[in-house]
Amino acid sequence: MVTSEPRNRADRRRLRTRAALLTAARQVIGSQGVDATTIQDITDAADVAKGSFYNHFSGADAIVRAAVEETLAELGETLEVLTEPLRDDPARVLAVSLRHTLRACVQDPTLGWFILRAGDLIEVGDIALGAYGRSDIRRGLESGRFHFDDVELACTMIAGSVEALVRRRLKGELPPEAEEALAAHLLRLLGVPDGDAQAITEEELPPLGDPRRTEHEPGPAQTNPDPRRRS
Amino acid sequence: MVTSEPRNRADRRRLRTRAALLTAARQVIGSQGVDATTIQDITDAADVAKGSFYNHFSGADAIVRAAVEETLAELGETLEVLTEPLRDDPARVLAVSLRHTLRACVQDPTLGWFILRAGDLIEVGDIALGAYGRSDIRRGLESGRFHFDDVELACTMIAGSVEALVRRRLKGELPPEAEEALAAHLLRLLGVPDGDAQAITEEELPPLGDPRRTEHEPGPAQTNPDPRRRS
DNA sequence: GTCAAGGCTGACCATCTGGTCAGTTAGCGG
DNA sequence: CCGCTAACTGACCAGATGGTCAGCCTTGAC
Repeated sequence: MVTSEPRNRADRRRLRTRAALLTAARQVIGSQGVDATTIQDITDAADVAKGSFYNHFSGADAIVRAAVEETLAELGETLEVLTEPLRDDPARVLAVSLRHTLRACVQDPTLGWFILRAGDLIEVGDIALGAYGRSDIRRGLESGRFHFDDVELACTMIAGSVEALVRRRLKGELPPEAEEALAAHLLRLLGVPDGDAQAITEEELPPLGDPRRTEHEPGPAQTNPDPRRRS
Repeated sequence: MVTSEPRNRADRRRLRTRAALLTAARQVIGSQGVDATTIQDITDAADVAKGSFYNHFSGADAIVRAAVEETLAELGETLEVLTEPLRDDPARVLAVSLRHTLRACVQDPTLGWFILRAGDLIEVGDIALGAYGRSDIRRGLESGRFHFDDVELACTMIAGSVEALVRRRLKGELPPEAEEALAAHLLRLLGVPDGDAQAITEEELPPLGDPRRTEHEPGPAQTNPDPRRRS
């Protein structure tokens, strides 16, 4: 996002409204799920009149798509920056991608729940596979760093495990250590030697927040009220 | 289910209506998701008047709960029968539970999609853990058949992988062999020796259909039309 | 200070959905 | 054949939801 700095106050106002709607959408969808979310829920949470909504988005679908795209772009960018220096070791790339994604979702429950409940458009598991998606896994197999017979099955197991873990971490059913433990187990599953897997997943992870420009404030780690509603 | 045989024609009619509603509910929820399913969708699919719905269920929640309970009971019963003779080897119990659940969901897409889209009340992953849930895994750890440091993490990985696999199998993104392959990988993950895992997951699985009374017809393996709808 | 442009507002409308109920029909006992 | 009970039916109602629009307010140019 960040499309060419807003020139004047009017533009900034417009952007503020749009941002308020997107933030509200993420928040509401995160706590109720996409299907249960009405446009009024969003405008109420954004403290914006209903009519304004249609100045920015053509309907519910559009705002969901926009919110998802923004979220994906942000996470993807961060992962790319984070893993770029590690590209010569697929195992490290995967470990960092997994751990960063897990941590980001858990430390900002609004983000985590939004991804979990935003529908088919976005999946934590796929994000956690890293900026290069399954191509990183494929490279690892070709280079002999990984040993596994079926790329697709590997990706399925990784993605599924990640999603399940995020959900249970957000529900408070698993301790923080489970994140590193999961990453280590997944590396082992891919045939990375035990010691390596352990060592790699114990490496320091850069602190959260956009890794390049630190001007961006971290954003309060909101807690997420109870889910569901409606009938 | 099967609560004391229906005595007369009137009773049978009532049961038929109820069953039609439940079947319709499973079918509609499977293709649209719970939240997008209206009561009229269900009564239309069941070819029953709207008012009749409330003769049997107090509302949408009630029919979903009933459908879920029935489904869980049926699958649970089958798993129990299937694994009872294997109880002295937790690895075999788990393998059969996993494979049967996967197969049942994939061969009857209506069932599979229903479970995937019925909401938080039912999760394939938990079903696949077997009739005894995680207690089977725990037994395996205690008896030394499994080696893993964290039961909850193990269950999370298993449940997550299973759910992801069922979804992708139903979408046709993975070949049938992936089911056995997943089971084998999960056993290895739990520390079962490579050869054992391979052998156990290659054992014959009894044919589908209720393993005891074969009077029950198998039910046509309906295909499932495209999901989503609304907005 | 004045004015035009564009964003914001909330009342308003059409539609849909959950839920009700008076009336109809099927089945059973006599 | 008759009458009673219980299930079934579908028109109907109230509330919620998506989407529109005429008017208001903020901003920036002059």
